[in-house]
Amino acid sequence: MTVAERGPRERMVFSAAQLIRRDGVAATGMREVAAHAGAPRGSLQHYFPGGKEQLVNEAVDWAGRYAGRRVARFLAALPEPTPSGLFAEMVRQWTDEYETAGFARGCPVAAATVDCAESTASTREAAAAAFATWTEPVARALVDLGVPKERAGALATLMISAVEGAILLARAQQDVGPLTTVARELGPLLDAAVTRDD
Amino acid sequence: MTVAERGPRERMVFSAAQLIRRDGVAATGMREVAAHAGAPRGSLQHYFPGGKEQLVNEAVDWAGRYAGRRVARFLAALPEPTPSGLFAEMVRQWTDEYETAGFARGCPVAAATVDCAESTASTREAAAAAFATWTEPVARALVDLGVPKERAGALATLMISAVEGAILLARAQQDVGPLTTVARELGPLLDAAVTRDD
DNA sequence: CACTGGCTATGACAGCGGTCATAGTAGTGC
DNA sequence: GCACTACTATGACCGCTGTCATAGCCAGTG
Repeated sequence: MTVAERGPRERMVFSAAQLIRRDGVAATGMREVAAHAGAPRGSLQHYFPGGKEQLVNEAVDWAGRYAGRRVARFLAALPEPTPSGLFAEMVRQWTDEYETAGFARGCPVAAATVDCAESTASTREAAAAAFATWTEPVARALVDLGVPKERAGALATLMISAVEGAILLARAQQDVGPLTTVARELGPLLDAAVTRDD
Repeated sequence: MTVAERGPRERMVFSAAQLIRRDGVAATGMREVAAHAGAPRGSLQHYFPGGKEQLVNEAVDWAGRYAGRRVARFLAALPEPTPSGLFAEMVRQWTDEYETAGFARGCPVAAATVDCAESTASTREAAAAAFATWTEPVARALVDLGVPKERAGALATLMISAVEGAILLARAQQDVGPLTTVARELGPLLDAAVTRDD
């Protein structure tokens, strides 16, 4: 989880995402991002001539792609994949982090939405795109698992809404309870949507 | 929705909540709050000697109590109250706002959590308390509607998680779809938890 | 050698943030 | 009239922010 090896540009985007999901967009300074990435301050204006807005948008973008990629991994890791199993894995990613690293960090896309939805149109659009690139693989996975196409999109939206909300509650009360609760309560509903047994 | 009549102190707390849920905590200035409340700047340090932290905490507190109070109203407004009906009302509060006033504003408690959970302990606790004072009436309502006590708390947590997450998605993509989706998909699950038919 | 282009390194600037200090006003009780 | 309290009104301060400007380094290339 420390700074990866990649190039400085990618490191800065990654660091921005980490700091944003911890402190929010407004409280995250450009200098702080550079320092966290171990990158020179001068590189900021070189790689991100669009300024903070561009950096934030790329961080949100990166987070969306990351979340989307995870879905395939979760499916591959499950011995016998089911909708509830997928959802449990999505939730477990967060309970694991909170139990091992503490409740310092939330979802960067949520932070960007809260802080910029009204003030910065391009960031709001980036957040919407990020949610979309996260929802889409989930919906597709549900279809693969036997959920009717008409229903898959709605359930994917429900899953992501529940996870995002549970992250907020869990962070606020510093307890993974809300996360495990939504996983437990939503599991049966998700599995019941499967109309074909493989 | 404009500035109410109350005293200047309460107006400032209210204005703080409104600005926070629009722009986030960090981006909301004290001077801005005073101006929005039509209150003199000097009153800030008089009523809130604890500074911004105190003001934000009281705004979060106020939001929690407001949300809690709404629950009773929703129940009273329903011709024949059911868990799904209550949830639909909770969601409708947001779809109504978004359809009439646009997607400028989100939940102030969510904003406080995202912006202050790591940086300001007292605000994180205020957010946790706010979520609690919101969850508790919902859980109690579920019990009244026939949901077993052991299950009511979990379902209340699920409801609030889903609403909070759906608010994020809806704001990001400027579409009430996620809100209506979670209401539709979660309704049957909630009603199915009723074990007694009144 | 010179020259170019990618990247680094600082310094300066203007703006805004929360907070403190101080002075002023309004109203009330005596 | 006076004194006291509640509240208002400004102005100043310092720290931090994002951004710009400028100069330096240091390959590669011809």
